[in-house]
This record gives sequence, structure tokens and C-alpha cells, in this order.
Amino acid sequence: MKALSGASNGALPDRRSRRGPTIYEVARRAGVSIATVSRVQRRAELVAEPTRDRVERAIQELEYRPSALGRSLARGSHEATGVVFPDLSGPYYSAVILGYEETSAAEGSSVLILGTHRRPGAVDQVLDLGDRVDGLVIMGRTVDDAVVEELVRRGVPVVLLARGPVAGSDSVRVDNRHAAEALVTHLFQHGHRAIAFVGDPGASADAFERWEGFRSAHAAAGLTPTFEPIACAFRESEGREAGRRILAAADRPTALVGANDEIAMGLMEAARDAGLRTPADIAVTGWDDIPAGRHLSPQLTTVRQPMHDIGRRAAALLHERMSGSRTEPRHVVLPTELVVRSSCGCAAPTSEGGVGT
Amino acid sequence: MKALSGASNGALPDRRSRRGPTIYEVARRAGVSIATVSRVQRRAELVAEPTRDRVERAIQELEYRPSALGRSLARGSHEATGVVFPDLSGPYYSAVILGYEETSAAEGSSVLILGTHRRPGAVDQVLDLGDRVDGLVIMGRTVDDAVVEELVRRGVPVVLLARGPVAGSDSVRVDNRHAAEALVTHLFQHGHRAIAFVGDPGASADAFERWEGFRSAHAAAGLTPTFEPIACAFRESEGREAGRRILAAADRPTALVGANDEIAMGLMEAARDAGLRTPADIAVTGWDDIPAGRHLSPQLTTVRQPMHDIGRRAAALLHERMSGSRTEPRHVVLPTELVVRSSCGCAAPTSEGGVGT
DNA sequence: TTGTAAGCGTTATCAT
DNA sequence: ATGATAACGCTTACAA
Repeated sequence: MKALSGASNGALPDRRSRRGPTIYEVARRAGVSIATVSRVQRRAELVAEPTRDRVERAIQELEYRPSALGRSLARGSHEATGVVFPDLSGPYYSAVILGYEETSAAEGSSVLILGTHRRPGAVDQVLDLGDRVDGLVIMGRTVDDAVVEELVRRGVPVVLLARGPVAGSDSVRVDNRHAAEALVTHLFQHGHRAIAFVGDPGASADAFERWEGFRSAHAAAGLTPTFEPIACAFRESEGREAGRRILAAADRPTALVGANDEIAMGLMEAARDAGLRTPADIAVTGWDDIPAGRHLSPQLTTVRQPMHDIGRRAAALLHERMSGSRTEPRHVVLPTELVVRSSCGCAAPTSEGGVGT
Repeated sequence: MKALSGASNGALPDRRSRRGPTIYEVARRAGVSIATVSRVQRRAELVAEPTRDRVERAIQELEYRPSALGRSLARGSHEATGVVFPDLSGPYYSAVILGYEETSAAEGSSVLILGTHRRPGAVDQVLDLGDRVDGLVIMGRTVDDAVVEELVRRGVPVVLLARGPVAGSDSVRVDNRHAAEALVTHLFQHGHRAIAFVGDPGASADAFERWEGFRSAHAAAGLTPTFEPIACAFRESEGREAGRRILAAADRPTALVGANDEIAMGLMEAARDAGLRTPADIAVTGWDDIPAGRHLSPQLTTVRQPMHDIGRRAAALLHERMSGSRTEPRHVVLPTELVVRSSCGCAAPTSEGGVGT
């Protein structure tokens, strides 16, 4: 026979690590059943006032806080969601995650983050995370479609970011194509014809669509892109390397369209290193409108995308889906905005007339 | 009477949301007890090979995955830790969080993030988070000491970042003082005497220590700071505002020490707007060495702090503390490095000689 | 209005 | 080597 659970166990080593009193102790102290304590926690109005008072006093005195684990297990929900991102770094991912966290927290659910860092076990980690949350946001090409499909099959609500939708999941993306067209058309107006796209359309849906817009702008102008895309990851260092290669070529382009601002910064550095002036000798544009863009020299012409909002919308979609208030997939496309500054060749704005606040 | 749990319940609406088979179903299918299934999961060698095979087959066939919740409840650990940050944004916080996530994930524990965003209910959210994790990292002045003390009292392992230690918790910080001294001394060498510190020593331990270093450098040179610190949050916009005020004054300083790089960018913008050249008319320095710094014009002189490492070390400390492999508090101070570029007045590096890779 | 007791899905301690 | 069964801490029918 074992000792009865409530009995004298002076200094139990205790498997339940730290953690204060349980609902049983509160119940005993208040002279009620655990059900009543539970009720007081959730919907105080279900309990008669005198009883409620006793319970509340007991809760206070014992400093009782219900166990999130126990509650989750009983309820079958985690009250948490997860965000999966690739090897991150750079303002884009953090801004999106922040926007996501902000609205998730406001809705009362915790946020788990998981970076895959091109780690080998990443797929399992993602799948695993799917079991610890009520819903998942997956950014870009973090994991491939098969994994997303598996997640969906398992019944995990999923929202995809900056990535083509997968059956059964929602998605949030931006209008890359039109913005890219506008950007390239703007470059045409500066007289550029030999424009190179620097980014990897094969590695990212965003880059792919930007490249598509790049092409269709050419087509609309009766042109054919002079160069194939220069494959390059979303990193300054890669942009710099790519820039060195391109600019060393005999028939170098007169304008460089970076797939994001970090690539563009790398490109500008490569240009400087090659002794070229931007934009006089070579125009450079970016994408994202990161804060530093306004402070570069020349100031960066780029496309603003609402990074923070992407995160917020993702949270909202996920929430709808988790609460079951919506079942059919929904795909949100957020607008972008061309931000013309001087790296494209436009006159440097005067101090007073600077773009942005 | 209720139906026996295992009995026919064709299409149970099921409180346990999604979620596959339980350990009971696996056990039944393999013709063993749940204890055996549990053993196979954790330490396969405890089970005889033939039995193990049957169990493993059942697991496969049913696609059984143990419930993280059930496991955590039984074990009394969450296999998760949390990071609390203030209103974040900017490279500093994200870099630290990334470093933290990276090593935490490698150690197998999930990471929960919580931004307080100067929200009213923040304190409760933090306390609450403390109940859902095995340990907590708190960045800067996110919450005040009383909250940290309460967390410690509750037995939550806590690591503090960029903040004075609180009894019972570990901490990770950088050597602000010496770097600030080196920085200011460098400015002295450029001939500056009227130097203003832009940042809020009262709002951040980091800013406080940098200001202290600023003062002691003056003292060491037999000088007294010409200006009181110009209070300013770690934001570009605030730096810009602060810059406008200072530079409008009749007796304006000849050098500005921003408490971080974003403030410095704001200061440089204010200088531009005021028609002043940096560094000729006014020198500006920052802190953190964010990636954009190398691309500014002029390139930013700053102090590099190992943001990523701060996160990694925090993870390591927390891990030690959670595993109980260490009990006495430990306080890590990471080194910083003065990065001299041109915004302080040093000659602009040639293209080839640029700082950085 | 309140109590009883059956889950929720594990782990771990005893027995056998 | 394996099986029973008691925790773990809560929620929620159902009864009273």
C-alpha cells in the first residue's frame, strides 16, 4: 500500500520541479471541491458569492496559480502557436516575427519560435513543433511542401508566409510582381537597358515573383532581359560577391536590381570597391525598405513591403482558423509601394524634401 | 453509467482537438502494456527485442507520436524556455534572440518569446510566462527588479541580459565602461572637447554604463563633461529629435556620442538636415556595430558588441541552472571592441582598406 | 449551487 | 522483462 497522496510528506523531493499548491490544496483550505475552485478560476459568476469569497481567499493565501500544463492537457489546447523561419537575420524576419508576436500576445496565445538554420534535423523539429502548438506560421522556403502537407494532414492549422499556398493552408504574401514592374519601368525611364537582377528566383517565392515582374516589365517595353538572374542569397555578403563578379565583366550592366535591401547594400559596396559611383556609373535598387536605406549614400531606391503587417495578418488568419471561425483557405496579398530615392539615378532629395519621415 | 472509454464511440467530437492515437491504442495493438510502450519510446534497450519490434511496428502503423503535454505533465518540465524583450525592433534584440534560439534549439528546448511593448498587463504576462517554461531570459529593463525577484522567489531560473544582476539570477552583459572610455578618449585625440552623450542613462543599464565610461574618460583627461546626457531612447527617430535640439543650440557640441547605432543614424540625419557635414563639422559615434554602419556615409565609428554571443551565453547559463549543474549565480561580462571608421573624424578608409570583410 | 468522478496522455514505481 | 496502477493538475459532464 502506498501512503495517501495528501498525507504527511514533509520534504518531498517532488517530481513536479518547483510549482506551488495544486487545486486540491486550495479546495481543502476553502472547504469546497476542486470543481468549485476550477469554476472560480474561469467563470466566477457560476459560484455563489460566499463560497467564491472563501475560495478566493484560499487562492490568495496559498498563492495558487493553476498549472498551464494541467489545464492544457484537460482542454486539449496549447494556447500557443509557433513561427518557423529559415536562417534568419536581417530586418525582414525580425519585423515580421515582431508583428506576429504582438498580435498573438494580444490574443492571449504564446509564441514559440524555431529557426531551422539549415540544420539537418530541421524537418523533424518543425514536425515536432507542430505537436506543441495550436497552429503554425511558416516563413518562406523554410521547409518544403511535403512537410507542410504533412502538417496539414495532421490537422495543424498552418499559415504560409511569402510562399505559394499549399492545399489546406492560408497564406500571406505581398504583391511582388507589380512592384517589380514599376521598379524596372522606372529604371527604363532613367535610360537603363542593361539591367541585371540579383537574387535567386529558384530559392524563394518572393525572388521568383520579383524576377517575373522584372521580365514582364521588359516584355511590356518590347525588351528582353539582358542578363540571366545572378543567383544570390538574401545576404549582404552574397550581394557583395555577386556584385564583384558582375562588375568585373566586360559588358557589365548599367543597373542592378537587388532582390532585397541587404543584397543591394552588398552591391553598392562592390560598386564602391570597383571604383564606380552609384548611381552615376551604376544604379542600384533594393527591396523591403529597411530603416538603414534612408541613411545610405546614395539613399536607396527600393520597394516597401509592410513587414510588420505581414506578421499581424498571419496571426489573424491563424487565429480564425484555430478558432474554427473559418474553414476555407484564404490567401492575403498585401500591397507594396515603390520608394524612389536616389540610388536609382533620381536627383538626391534636398534635406527638406527627403523621402520618409 | 457511462460507456466504457475504450468502447465503441464511432465519431466522437473529441475534446482532444486533433491528435492521433494514444499510448493505450499502441499498447493494445502491440499486445503489451502502456508501460512497455513508454519504455520503448525512451530507452528502447530496456525492452526485449521481439517485444520492442512489435511495439515499434504498432507505433509505425498507427503513426503514434507521444503527446508533449502528457509527457510534460508527468515529468514536471516544459522542455521550453522563454525570452522577454521590451518594445524591440532594431538589430540588437533580434541578434540576441537569434543567438539564444540557436543554442536553445540545439539543446532541445523550445523557445517562447514575449515582447512587452510597454503594454499595461506586461507584468502579469511575464509572470505567467514564468509558469509555462523551465527558465527565463529577461532583456534589459523590460520589467523591473521586483518582478525579477518574484520570479526568482517562485523558483524560476532567470538570466538577466544587459542589466544589473538581481539576487539569485545569472546575468550576461558587455564591458560598456572601458569601451566608452576608449571611444571618448579617441574623440579627445581628434581634438574634441565639447562632446555630448545622447542616450538615457536612467532608462537602461547599458546606457548608464556607457555614460559612466564617458565621464571617467573625461575625468582621466582632467576634464568635466560639457553637457548633461541628452535623454533619448534607443531609436533612430528619437536620436534625430535629440540631434535637432542639440544642434540648434548656440553652443553646440563638436562631437556626439550616440548610445547606440540607431541613435547615431538619427543624429547624422539631424546633422545633415542642419546643413552640417559629418565628421568635418560634427563627429558622431554609435554603439553595437549594426550591419548598416559600414554602409553609411560617413561610415560609422562604433563599438562592436557580440550580440549573437550574448544570446548564446544566456542560453548556456540558463541551461546550467535548469539542469542544476550549478547553483551559485554567475555573471558573465563579454568584451567589446572599438571599431574606428570615419564618422569620428578619421580619414575615410580607401576602398581597399575598408574596415570589415 | 456544489460535489463526484471520469477523463486528458504521459511517466515512473512497484510488483510479478 | 513486463504489467498494474498511481501520480501529474486540471476541466467538465453528470448527479445531487
